[in-house]
Amino acid sequence: MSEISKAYESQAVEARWYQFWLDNKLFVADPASPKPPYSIVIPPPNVTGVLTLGHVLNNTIQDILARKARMDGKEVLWLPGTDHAGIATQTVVERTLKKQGAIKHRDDLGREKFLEKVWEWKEKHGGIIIEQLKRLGASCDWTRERFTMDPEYSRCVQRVFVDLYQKGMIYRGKRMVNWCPVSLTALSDEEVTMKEQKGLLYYFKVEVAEQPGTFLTIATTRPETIPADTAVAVNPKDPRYAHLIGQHVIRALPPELPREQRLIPIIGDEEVDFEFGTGVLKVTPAHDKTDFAIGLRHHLPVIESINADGTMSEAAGSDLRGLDRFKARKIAAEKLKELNALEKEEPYTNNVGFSERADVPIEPRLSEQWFLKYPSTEVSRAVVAEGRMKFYPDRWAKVYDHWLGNIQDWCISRQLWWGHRVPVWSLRVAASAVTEVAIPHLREALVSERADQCAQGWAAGRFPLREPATETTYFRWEYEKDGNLTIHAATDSPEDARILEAAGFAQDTDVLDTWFSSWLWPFATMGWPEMTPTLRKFYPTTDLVTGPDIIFFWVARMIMAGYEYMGEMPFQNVYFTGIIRDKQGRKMSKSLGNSPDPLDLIAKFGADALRFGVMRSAPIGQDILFDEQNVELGRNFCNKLWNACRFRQMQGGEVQGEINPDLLTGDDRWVLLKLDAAIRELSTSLAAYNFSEAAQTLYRFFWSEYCDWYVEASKAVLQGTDEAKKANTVAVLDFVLSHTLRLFHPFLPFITEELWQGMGYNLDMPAGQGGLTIMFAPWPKPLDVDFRQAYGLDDARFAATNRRNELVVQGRNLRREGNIASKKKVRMVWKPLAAVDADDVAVIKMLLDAEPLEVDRNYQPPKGTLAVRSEAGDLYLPMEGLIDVPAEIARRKKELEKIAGEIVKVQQKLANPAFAQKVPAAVLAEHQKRLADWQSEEQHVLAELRALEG
RNA sequence: GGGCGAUUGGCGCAGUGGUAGCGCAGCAGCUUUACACGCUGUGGGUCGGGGGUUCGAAUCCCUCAUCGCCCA
Repeated sequence: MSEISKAYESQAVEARWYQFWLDNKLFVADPASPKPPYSIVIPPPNVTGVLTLGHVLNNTIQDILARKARMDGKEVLWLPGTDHAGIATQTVVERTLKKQGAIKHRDDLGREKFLEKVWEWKEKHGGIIIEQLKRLGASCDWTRERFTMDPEYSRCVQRVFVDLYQKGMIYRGKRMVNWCPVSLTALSDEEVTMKEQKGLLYYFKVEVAEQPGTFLTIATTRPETIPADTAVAVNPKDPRYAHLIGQHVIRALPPELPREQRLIPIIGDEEVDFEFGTGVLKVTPAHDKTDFAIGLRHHLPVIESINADGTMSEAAGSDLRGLDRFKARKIAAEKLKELNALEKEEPYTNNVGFSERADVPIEPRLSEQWFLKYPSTEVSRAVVAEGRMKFYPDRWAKVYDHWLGNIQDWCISRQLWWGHRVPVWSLRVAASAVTEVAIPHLREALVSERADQCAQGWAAGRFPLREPATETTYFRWEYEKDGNLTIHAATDSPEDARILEAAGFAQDTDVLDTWFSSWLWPFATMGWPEMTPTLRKFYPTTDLVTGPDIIFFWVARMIMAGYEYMGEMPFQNVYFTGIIRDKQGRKMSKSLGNSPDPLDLIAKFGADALRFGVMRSAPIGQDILFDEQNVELGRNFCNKLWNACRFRQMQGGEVQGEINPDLLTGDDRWVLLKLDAAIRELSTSLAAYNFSEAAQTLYRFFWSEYCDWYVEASKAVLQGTDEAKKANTVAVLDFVLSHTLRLFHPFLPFITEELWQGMGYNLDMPAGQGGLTIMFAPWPKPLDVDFRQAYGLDDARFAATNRRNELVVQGRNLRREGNIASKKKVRMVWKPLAAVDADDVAVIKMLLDAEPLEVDRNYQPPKGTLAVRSEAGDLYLPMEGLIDVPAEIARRKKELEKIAGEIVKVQQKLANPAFAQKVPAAVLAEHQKRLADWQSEEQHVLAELRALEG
């Protein structure tokens, strides 16, 4: 850093140091290290994604934690990677191919070819977000980067599936699921968000078949599903309708069907709400979860009137078939009107489930899916409830607990191609062939080595093929009504899979929910199922940093998987960030265009600036209102840091290592104590994950304390002639700066490395302790008792300097009051209250441009002298009659008003007899002192006023 | 409907029983050799409303209101 530019220019600096860190493998975690471990796994961003401000927030926090841990002497593993984002990625690729005119539908390519295209796409675009994280300065161990579709990772997913299948926790069943008609797949409950929708409630009537002329009125929001109604339900306790149970109504739609085919029963069911609509419920088992349950209880038939893609089916009749479901709703209502069945329409607001991904209403749909009964739920619930795993802020623990107490089985299958294919192979065998030897070739191939075990295996439904059972093939079979048999084989053995396929088994066509792979992230990325050195060293991980929006999707499930497969919690602490919003509080969204590109911000202000700006404005547990001004502030701060170092540099000379206690000024001692306080506060804030508080502490210490006071005061010595004292002051500058750079490093990695090395603070450090890089410089410790004693850092001197500073502030006011142009030398008189320190006199003189500054304990100000009071004594500005007397009088009067107000406040308190009796002695004394102080101040101002008026 | 959170100067936030604070913005003045990405000074708040507890409430309790999130 021989030549320092006047302003900090981030661009060149950032790229250079990031490459330096990579080249020296400084981010690489060594499982064999004797250092204590610190680990964190990245919440894998979507491989299709680009960096958002949310990622910036999240990853800056992780980087701060990782870098701080390194400086604390930990062996740090920050493990990065991406997930395959099944629906999102498949949709993007399919859309791109369609746009290019390559295909009309993915079926045109077929599964294999389509997947090739997705992989091609992934290779081309998948690394973008990783490169962006590097721009941000993320100190991830890139040698361990993982992708959820990596072969080893995929094996983990398969293995877990087979294991849970074996344990009976995964089953296949025909259930009502959340169906997305756009993505054409089932979704889990968590992928459905409820939105309030304004719609209509349609009241229509149906005739009771057994009592012509008697009608029932039914209210529904979905008339298009009338063709799929298979009953009408009333509450058996409802006196209005109970007598009709067992009779029938004639379904209105589709009208072309003969009457007998439209007869549906009136059933009684306790679930029916008296209050809703008319108290009569149409029951559509195929298209509503509650209705499906009613259907099961009453053995109702199921008619589907809506196809998978959201269009109406044949069963919906000639008027509706082929129409989109929303269009069909209008047409159905019109039909009812034509049939004279529609009584009225009312505006109605209800909550409708939307597909999170495609943002369209989901369709409850009956389909064959794979479900998981969540494992290890009790221990997962307890670990958080009992506080052994900590959530920050802890209120999320309640949310987590509530969710875990009410979970439904997880629908884990997706009707997609991109993802981990369900590792189950099936074969249907004719009834006549059902015997144990019905598939002899299979039996031979699989079990020839262990015939006896196999026999037992068949009996137990378990079929271990190898010892130890690192790979397992597990069979289950089910008889159908006709006596035919379907055999299912779940396997994580590629070899067995080949054998099964040769035997005619076919693999399930579904893939697994992406979260079914990412819930294994903390251990599957570390080499599980082998108990690798990495797992041994770094599992459980220390911290997890993520958004509360995926607490159920990811956090809760990782905890369960961690217990189920590692027997231990996956992380010890979970820090939930806020959500980034724009400055008006709106969520960032592409359509609003309010989502700035972090790379643009980095280009404009620098990565450090972006990091600092975001951290400074990210209060714990609350949403962050993003404003580019914050980043600008971050840049200004970096520039301040830069220039403060430049100022030191301009004093010349080598790094001054030794501070001579005998030459310390009060300001030197003051700044060392301020540094000490900053170290303490900062360490406390970081330990509590309070990053904005930490950033504010840094900001305050460096800018308002070090630069505004210490650097300014140090000029008194530096511009003087005492060379020994100058050198000592430079040593203090070096001491504080070298500590400060380390304190800043986790927040501002680039500029601190640049300055650390540029200033030469690395030079006399051991290589592994800051010599090579600031990354491994030890985190500053608070100044201990010995240090404080040796350097004479005590409260009395600290307080004296604070009083001196207060006098300076008052003196500046005085100049302003006297309308003295800044920098104009002016005579001032200081009437000190205590012993006078020569250094202080020099500082006051310089900071106030007091020339001359007279120190006179017995000064009697002549008339027309402006004066201010402080605890360090009075300061006078003799004006020789030039002052604006009326203005001064007015100022005093205003001041008196304020003082009188304060006196009344305190007096009222003290006058209350209960106060004196009940209040602690210290508080009482404090109030009495306060009163005395204000009264003394009042006397002083009154005296001044008299002098002015007299 | 249930739960959680928020409400403090124009904006963003801190303050969890004892004199209401910080940053930004505002205003005024400064081409001060570290920094105009800067320096100095300064105005501005009956702490969402109401009630209660207490000698004393931004802080504890009750209630209402508004906004946001999660769950049903």
